Amino acid sequence: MLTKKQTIDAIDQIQEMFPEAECELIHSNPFELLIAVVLSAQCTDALVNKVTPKLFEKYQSPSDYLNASQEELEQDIRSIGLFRSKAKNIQKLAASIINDFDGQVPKTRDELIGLAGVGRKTANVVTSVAFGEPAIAVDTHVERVSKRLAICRWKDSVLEVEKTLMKKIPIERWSDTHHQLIFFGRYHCKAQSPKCNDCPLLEMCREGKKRLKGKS
DNA sequence: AACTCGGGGCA
DNA sequence: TGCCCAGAGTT
Repeated sequence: MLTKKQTIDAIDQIQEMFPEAECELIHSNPFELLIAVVLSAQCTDALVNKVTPKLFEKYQSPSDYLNASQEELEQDIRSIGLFRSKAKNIQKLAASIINDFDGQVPKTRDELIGLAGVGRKTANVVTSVAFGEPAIAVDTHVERVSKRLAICRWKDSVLEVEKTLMKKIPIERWSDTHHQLIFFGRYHCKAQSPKCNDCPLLEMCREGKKRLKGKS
């Protein structure tokens, strides 16, 4: 596994590749962000952003989602996929916010995770982006990159990956690192065909060396 | 731990 | 065309 210093070196190099990486989801308040992140499960931010402008114009509060029929909400988010479960979860989530949190998006991770459709990743993004609470949301990209670079162990669970990242990266960099790892994973260190032959991190990457050896 | 949801993106 | 995907819930 990489040491703290090696990890930070790697993050520095990734930052040079994606200096302006940040959350791309369109939102103007915590509630909109929460909805956008819930919608983003298993699809890209760009896809969610095609739907949310109209969606947020039509539904501005939790009660607006509750007043719509489930079928109507499904139609409004149909183009992003998984729309049935997402519509159902959003209505349950809206009800919880009204009944249990006085209409406000809760600010702690534990409270957020209790909401329908909100898992550890969504909770981390919301606390981090909306409430400035440092967190590293481990999605499939962050997990894959962390394992390929040996920042963590191959067999680590998502929770262990998160703990390792938080231990090795200074807290003031958590938020930036999160987005940089995602961009790196999405556009360069891709799941299927990573660009190992054009990667500044190849020297310190076990997986990349293995991969190139196997090819040639 | 494995399975499911699902339309869009991309090779 | 066919395969994969910025997850979470259920069994």
